[in-house]
This record gives sequence, C-alpha cells and structure tokens, in this order.
Amino acid sequence: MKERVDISQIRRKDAAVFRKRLLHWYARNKRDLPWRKTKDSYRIWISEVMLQQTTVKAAVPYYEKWLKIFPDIKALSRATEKKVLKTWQGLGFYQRARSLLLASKIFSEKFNGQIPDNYDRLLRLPGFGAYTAGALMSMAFQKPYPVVEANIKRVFSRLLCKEEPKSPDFKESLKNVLKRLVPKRRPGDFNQAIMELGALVCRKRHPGCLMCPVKCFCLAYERGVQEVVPFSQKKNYETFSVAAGIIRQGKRYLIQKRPDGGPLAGLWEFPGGKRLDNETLEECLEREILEELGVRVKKKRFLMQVVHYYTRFKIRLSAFQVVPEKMPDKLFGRRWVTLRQMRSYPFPSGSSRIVDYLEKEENALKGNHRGHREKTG
DNA sequence: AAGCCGGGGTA
DNA sequence: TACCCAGGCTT
Repeated sequence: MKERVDISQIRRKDAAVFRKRLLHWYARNKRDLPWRKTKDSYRIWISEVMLQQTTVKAAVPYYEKWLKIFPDIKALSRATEKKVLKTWQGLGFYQRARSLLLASKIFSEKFNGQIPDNYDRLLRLPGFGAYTAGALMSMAFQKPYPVVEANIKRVFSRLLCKEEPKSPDFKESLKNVLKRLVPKRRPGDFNQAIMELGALVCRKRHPGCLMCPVKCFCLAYERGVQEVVPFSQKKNYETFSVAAGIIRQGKRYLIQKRPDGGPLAGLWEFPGGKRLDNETLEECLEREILEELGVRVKKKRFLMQVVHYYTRFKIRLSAFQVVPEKMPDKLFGRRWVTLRQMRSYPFPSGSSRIVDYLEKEENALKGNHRGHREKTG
C-alpha cells in the first residue's frame, strides 16, 4: 500500500501535486467576492482588516460602503475619526478602524501615498500583524509569504492531525511548513485557496472530505477523526444589567463619548452604567446619573429593554426616560444633540437600538400630530 | 501565554 | 444558546 505523504516533510514533487490540486479546485470553486475583483492594494488592505475575526458575509456590505466613502488612501487619510467610526459602526473591534486611519496618514506622509511593498515595514504599522502583512505581500504584491489564520489553522490541524491549533508553537511550525509550500507564482491565490477550502470544504463542523482536492494528504481523514480534530472548548457567559438614562431638553438628548483606552472607546452612548449586586435597576440608574452628571433623578419612566451579546458576556440594557431635579451644568465633553444629529454619531450596537426606539417614538408623535390637525382642520 | 477587543452568522 | 469568525495588541 502506498505510504501517505507527511505534509510537514513534504517533498518537492508532492508539494507540486498539492499546489496544483488546490489551485485547480480554487479556480473552479471560489466565491465571487468583491475584493477578488481588484488588484488595488488599498482595497485588498481594507478587505483584510475588515475580515479580521469577521465573517465574509458580515464584511461585504461594510466593504462596499467604506469604498464609496473612502475610495482611496488620500480620502481616508483626510477623514475625521468620527466619520471613520460611524462608517465602521456595527462591525466591531473598533481599534481596527482607528488603525486604518492612522496607517493611511502614515502612507500619505511617509510613503508617497502608497502601501509599502515590504513585510518588515508593514509589520511596524498600526493594525498590521503577521497575518495582514503576509496577506498584503502575497495578495497585493505577489510575493511568496505564508499566512496563518483560522481557516488555515483548521485545515492544517487536520492535514497534520494535530489537536492544538491555538498554541503559538503550532502557529510557528505551521508557518515553516507553509514557507515551503507557498509558490512564487500566484502566492496570493495559493493562500486564498487554503482559506477558501477551509470555508467551503474543510469546515469547522461537518467537513466535506469527499469533495476535498487534497484529502490524500490528510492524516485526520485517513484516521477518520476529521470531525473531532481540532478540539473545541466551551466558554461561559456572564450577564450584566445596565441602566441608561435618556435625558432630553426640547428636541435634544444628552449623550456622552466613551473614554479612550476602554471598551468601545470613542463611541457614544447615553449616561448610565452597570447594576451592582446590592441594588435594583432603578437604584442603579439614580446612582449612575448622580455619579456621572452630578444631579438627582426627579422622575423616571421605563422606555424599553434590549439584550445584547458580546463575545464573553451579555448585557441587558434598560433605557429610562429621566427628568433630573436640575439640568446638569458641567457637561465634561457630553453633548446635547437632536435625533437627526445623533445619526452621525457612532453608537455601540446595543445603544443604537435605543436610538432606533427614540426615532420610532418621535415619528409616531409627528404622525399623531398630523392626524390630529387633519381631523380638527 | 492569556486576556481583551464586538458584532453577526449559524445550527 | 453557545459556538465561531481572512487577528492585533497589551500585559
């Protein structure tokens, strides 16, 4: 019986077979994704950053929208952080957006408006790690650099039948294996082909081994353990209750910017905070409003509630309409804004659903007004 | 090495 | 509901 090829010690001839099968499969089966229609390094960069820890489906509409607003490096480098965050709103990991803006300014000022064609230089830029630098080098500049990300880790943990795809050691050894496999011709297609194989065939659950072009290289498949390699582990969720105070003066609402460095930095929200173990939600609201704004709550009315899931916990966010005993005089960077103005401010997804509610409520009021006038007039 | 950073898709 | 995703950065 023919000996299975060990992909980590692959010989030149077998490596050629592996590449050929993979690229042939890719040419016939790749999805029609917007960033695959361009060779523009800026567009490829944007797509790679958007796709960090983000599914293709979630990234596509943001990619289209982003390029309309910031079509090139120059346009991005001249944008405000507020506009950049607003465009990114809902995509998560907002540091990515800030890093894009920072790096675009560096490209404009130090690299003649171009993305440098140099791995070590890229690696020093904000938002560039080993993956993104390798992706740009191979996909935008056609240089044979390997990349290691979630799909590739899963594909190779099966090919090699290794169970620890999260350890840095695995990542390093995988890089060395891939260095010998990445071809000088079409390195970007090769890297994308493995990722596409991971997304479409070598899936996390229910891998489609029968249609896999490289199953003859796969140790997990040979042993029949492709469903349980790599091993996954459970996480536990914690729930936080959060109270938010909606304070209005005429048509304007009080909003505040989340502090730099913390979670959701730079995004805007309503005053409020987490409920402590020893207090009710309404006590929490009163305490937070007093702590943040220095005023006591005179009247409060429950408006609505949303549950929002984060990666490691979830929050139950309750919005109250609040009338304070007196309007806060020291705003410390807070702003009074109308609902129309609020649309240009970036909000976290949970809070933006409160904004949706307020808009709906205001429209309903307008509707009643018109209806009333028509009836009486 | 481990924790943090988000939101949406998925079964 | 609990998992995961074209990672980067800090401690």
